[in-house]
Amino acid sequence: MPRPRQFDDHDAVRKAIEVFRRQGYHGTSTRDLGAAMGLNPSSLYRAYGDKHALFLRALDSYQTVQDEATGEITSSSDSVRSALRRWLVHMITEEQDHAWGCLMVNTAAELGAEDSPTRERVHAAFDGNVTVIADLLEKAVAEGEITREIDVHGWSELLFTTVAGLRVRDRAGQPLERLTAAVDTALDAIWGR
Amino acid sequence: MPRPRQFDDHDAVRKAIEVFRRQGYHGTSTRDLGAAMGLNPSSLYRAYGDKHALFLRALDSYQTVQDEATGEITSSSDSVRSALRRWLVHMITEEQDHAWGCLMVNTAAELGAEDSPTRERVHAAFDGNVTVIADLLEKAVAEGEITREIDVHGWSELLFTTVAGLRVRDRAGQPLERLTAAVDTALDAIWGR
DNA sequence: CTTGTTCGGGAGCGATCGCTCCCTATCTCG
DNA sequence: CGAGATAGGGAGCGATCGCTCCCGAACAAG
Repeated sequence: MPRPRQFDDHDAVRKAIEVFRRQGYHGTSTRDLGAAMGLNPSSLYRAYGDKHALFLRALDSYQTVQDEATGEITSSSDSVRSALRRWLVHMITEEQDHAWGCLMVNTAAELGAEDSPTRERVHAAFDGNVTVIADLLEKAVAEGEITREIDVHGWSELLFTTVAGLRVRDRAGQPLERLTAAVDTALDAIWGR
Repeated sequence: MPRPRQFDDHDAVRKAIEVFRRQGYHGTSTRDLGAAMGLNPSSLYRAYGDKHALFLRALDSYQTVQDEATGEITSSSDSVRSALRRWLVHMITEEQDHAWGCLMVNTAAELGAEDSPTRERVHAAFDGNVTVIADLLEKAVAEGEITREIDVHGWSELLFTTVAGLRVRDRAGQPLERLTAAVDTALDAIWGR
């Protein structure tokens, strides 16, 4: 019965993610969003509610894409070490030209823990990454890649903390070589040089 | 000749730092700043220029205080390991009640590398911390605390990346125990358990 | 085709933004 | 004390903020 919308929801949210990543939540106006998404104010508000709701929508969509990429990268058939390295380096090289950082990390730093729905999504994303790392380390132990005993819990926390730090430093414009040096030092500490 | 100002510059900037840490740059209005600093708009603008200049002033003052605290903590007479641990834990426990994160890390995540004067200050602060860590590790090697060979450059990058990640996770509201687990795993990797 | 519903477009709401001006008060110095 | 200069206070500037309303257009169902 209704007239169908003339814009693609998925593309529009992708554009919103892009703007929020670059400019942050408070640095992005609804006019910025409308311009990037190709929507006038009324269409934007009818389709997505308000700015905050669209932001949550962007967080969810962003994390879905992130999780898919994580799954593809970490489910390869070669060694856990190389899969983990590929994943860690991917975190700081997914965008070729611009370093926009991670929307979840940027959001955590900008908004902190004040806003509940935001905090929940940030925690879910962070804890999901810790679990991915823990699963990889367990797999490395099971497959005999790591010979000596390893504190999987401690290393999962440390490696994820490293991921968060890498994405901040990447966004700050620090050179890739220094960030990969950190990555390789961590991997050397687990697997040996 | 002129009438002296009735507010304390140092205290006022400290208040500005507090607000910027909590709310970020774009999330803070000049009225927020004026209210926190006890200044009406005209006094604020005459004394500090505009919002951006006050922000740079806050960044500089913040880093000065941070560097002083770092010097005090890391120049103790006991082992390098315990000094380094105290410093790392201090990063996530300096505020008792609220987790406002690090102004430099928050700024890096919110504003990225777009604004030059901001980026320069963030880089100076980051690189200063990397140097502090490198000096501590060199000292540990020199004093025989670390027996096996260690890649000081790689570990400096990794430990500072960890610091950045810790402060993001702290601001996001993640529990202290998980963050200290990351810290201790890193220290164990260098010094042994 | 008619009807019903949502669409895209645009004007514009009240509130707040960063910031400036003007006025008087208060201080230092000759 | 008089002169000079900057202080604090407050009104308010134009611009932009998040958001709403109204409009004719476009499409699905009967």
